[in-house]
Amino acid sequence: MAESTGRKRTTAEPRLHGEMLATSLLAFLKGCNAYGYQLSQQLSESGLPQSDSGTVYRALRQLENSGFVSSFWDTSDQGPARRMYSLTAAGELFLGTWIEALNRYQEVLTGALAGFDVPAPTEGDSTEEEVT
Amino acid sequence: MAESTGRKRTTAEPRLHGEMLATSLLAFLKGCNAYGYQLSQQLSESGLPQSDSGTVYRALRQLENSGFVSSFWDTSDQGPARRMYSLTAAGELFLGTWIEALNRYQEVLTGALAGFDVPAPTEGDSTEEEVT
DNA sequence: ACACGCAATCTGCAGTTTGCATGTAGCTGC
DNA sequence: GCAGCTACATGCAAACTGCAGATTGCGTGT
Repeated sequence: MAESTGRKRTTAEPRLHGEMLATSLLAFLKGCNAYGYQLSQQLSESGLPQSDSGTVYRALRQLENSGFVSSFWDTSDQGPARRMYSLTAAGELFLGTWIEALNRYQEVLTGALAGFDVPAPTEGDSTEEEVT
Repeated sequence: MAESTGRKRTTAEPRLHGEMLATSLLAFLKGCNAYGYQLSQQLSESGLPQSDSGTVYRALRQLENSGFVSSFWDTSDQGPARRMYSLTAAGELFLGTWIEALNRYQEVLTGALAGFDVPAPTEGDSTEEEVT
């Protein structure tokens, strides 16, 4: 039945998807330029749910494609060349826009936890829930 | 050409993906039981970035699959039957866990906007960023 | 010198998720 | 009866994800 193979968030373990990963990356890059490997590790240290390193690299590439970051090969140091990323003006703009949406999102969530419904429902439903 | 069919976040228009959609739904259901169509509209009215209604219905199904919501057919009213959803205990738990992760996430983002880097980077980078 | 491991990036694959368009079913208005 | 709205569901192609593996460059142990 199409449900055994995939991992469907059955555990209470959040993951960092799509825009959330992208914007976290953008946020780190606002602080300081960095390369993929470093960003991948900063994610781990930040207490944020982690993504695969391959996913991080690909996200960075897409961000560059969208014009939100720019990159250049850094060979100034020893070891394999690093692709240094830095935030662009468009990236900062997007980050700001996203944060606004995020604030609304968090309002909804914390509002729900507080026990009242944020938007007025069309009809009063049955089962007024008891707040824990 | 490669941008008419596929949408690759090139505009500064956030979308609600994966867990974010799921948890928003959960949050609404904490306030009051509801059915898919209603939830889809609440999303629009909440100022949150929207998802396709088909996506909403599917998200609801997955949530039910995971045991975070339960549903029954409501035929008490006129019109086509509605699938009424309500939050389960597991759903509330998941919501709480998610909110904690979200707080960390938001710390990172807003910290970045403030102009300082949240975690201390391994090496001092070049380009001390100018705060806007 | 050579194997080994680490740092750093990239890619193939299979499975999942998404947006869009469309399809079904029931009720309302004309 | 036909159009239109509510409410839910599904097919499809494109996109995204995690995992595993490949690649390059450097340092270390023996």
